[in-house]
Amino acid sequence: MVALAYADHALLTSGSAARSLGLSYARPLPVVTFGAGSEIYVPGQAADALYQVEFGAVRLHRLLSDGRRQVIAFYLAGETFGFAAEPIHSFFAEAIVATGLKAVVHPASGAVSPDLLSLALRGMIRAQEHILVIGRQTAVERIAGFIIDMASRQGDLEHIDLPMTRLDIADYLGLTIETVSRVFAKLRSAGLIKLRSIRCVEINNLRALQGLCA
Amino acid sequence: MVALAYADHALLTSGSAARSLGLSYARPLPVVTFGAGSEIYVPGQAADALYQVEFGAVRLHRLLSDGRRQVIAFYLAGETFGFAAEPIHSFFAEAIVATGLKAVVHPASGAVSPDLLSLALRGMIRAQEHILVIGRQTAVERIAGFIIDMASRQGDLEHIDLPMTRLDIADYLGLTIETVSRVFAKLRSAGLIKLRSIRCVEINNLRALQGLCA
DNA sequence: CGGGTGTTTGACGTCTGTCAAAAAGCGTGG
DNA sequence: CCACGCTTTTTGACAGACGTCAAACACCCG
Repeated sequence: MVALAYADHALLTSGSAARSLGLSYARPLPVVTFGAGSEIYVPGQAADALYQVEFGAVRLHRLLSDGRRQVIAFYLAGETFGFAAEPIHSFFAEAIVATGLKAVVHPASGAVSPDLLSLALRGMIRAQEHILVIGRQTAVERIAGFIIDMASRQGDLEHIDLPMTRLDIADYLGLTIETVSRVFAKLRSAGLIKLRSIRCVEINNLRALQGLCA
Repeated sequence: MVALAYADHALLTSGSAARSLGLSYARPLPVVTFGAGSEIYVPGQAADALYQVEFGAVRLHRLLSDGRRQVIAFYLAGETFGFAAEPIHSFFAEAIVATGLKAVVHPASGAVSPDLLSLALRGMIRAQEHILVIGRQTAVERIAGFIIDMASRQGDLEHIDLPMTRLDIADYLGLTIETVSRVFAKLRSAGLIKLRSIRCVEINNLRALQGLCA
C-alpha cells in the first residue's frame, strides 16, 4: 500500500498522470495504479482522457465553499469515467481504495465514436435518475435503492462490496453519516440485509428491499 | 390557446409528432407548436429526434409510483433537448406554455457529430451540478441559485420570465410548493428581488443573491 | 360576475440533521 | 500476539428546517 501510494504520488507530481498517458498513446494503455485516497484529477485540470476502472473504485465529487460535499458518482471495475463538457474538469476524481485505471480514449481526438456518445448519454441518464432519488426519496428509499444498485452492478446479491465509507455514501445520497448508519441498522434488524462486515453487505430479502424503493 | 391545444392533440394522436418529424426530413424542420400542458413525448416512446426550443418552455420530468414528481430540467428558447441513452425515452417532456419546437438532428443516424457529443456532455454536467444543488443546498440557496440561473439563461436581470408554476419550481428543486412560496416572499421582503407579476421576477441585488448561494 | 386553478399564509408535525460520546475496526509497533 | 492510537461507525438526545394540512387569497378566462 505504501509502495502504491508512493508510485501514484510520483506520477501525479510529474505533471498529471492523465495527461502524459493520453498524449503518449493512441490505444488502450497499461494499467496505472492509484493508492487509496489519492487524486486522479481535480477541478481545473485538463480533461484529455477517459478512464476505465480495471480494479478498485473511484468517487467523483464536488465541494461547496463551506466544505459541504456532494459525491456525484461511484465507478466500479469495468466502468468508464472522465467526461467533461469543457476542456477542463469541474469535479474531483479520487481512488477510494487501491485502484487500477486504463486510459481508453482521448475525447479531444477528431473522430467521435458512437460508443463515446453512448457512454456520455448513459452518464447523463444516470445523473438525471439520481436527481430523482435525491430530490424526492426518503432516506430509507435512497439506501435501499443504493444497495440494490450496487448489487446489480456487481452481479451478486450475497457478496456486495461497499468500498466507500459511510461518509461517501451519505454524501452520495444527500444524507448524513448518522442517518446512513441508522438506516443500515434498521434494514439489518428488519432482516432485509446482513452486514457480513462493515464494507460487505448481503441481501436477504430482495423483494422487500425493492418494495422500499418508491 | 384552444386552437393550439387542438392542433397539438391532432399531431400526437396521429402517431407521435416526434417520430413523423424525425423520419420525414433529414434537415432542420418547420416549427411545430405544442399547446400549454401538452405532452411532447412520454416514457417508452421512441427517442428518434432532438428538439430545439424556438419559443416557449419545456419541462422534463419523471414520476415515482406514488405520484411524487421530480422535474429534471427546464428548456427555454434556444436550448436543445431530447437525448436518451436508449432507443426509447425514460422521461416526460411537456410544453409548459405554448411552445414552438424544431427537430434538429436524428440521433440514430450513422454519423455522430462532435456538436452532438458536446450537447450530451453539457447536459450531463448540468445534471451533475443539479445533484449538488438538490443534495446539499438549503431551500434559500436553491431558490437564489435558480433565479440567478434563469436570469443568466435569459440574459436579463430586470425581466426574468418564470413560465413554470411554483409547483414546477418546487419539483425541480426538490422542495414543496409552500416552501418555494415562502422563500420567494422572504427574498422579496428582504429587498433582493421584486415580483413584477406572479411569473416575472426582477433582481434588485444580484450580489446579495449570489451571496446566498453557497 | 362566478368557477377553477394557482398562490400565499398560518399552525403544527416529523424526518433528518446536529451535537456528543461510546464502540468497533484496523494498521502499527512493541 | 497483544496493546496502542487512530479513524470510522454506531447510538442517543435534542433541535431545526422543511413538509403537511388547511384555509384564505389572487388571478385568469369564459
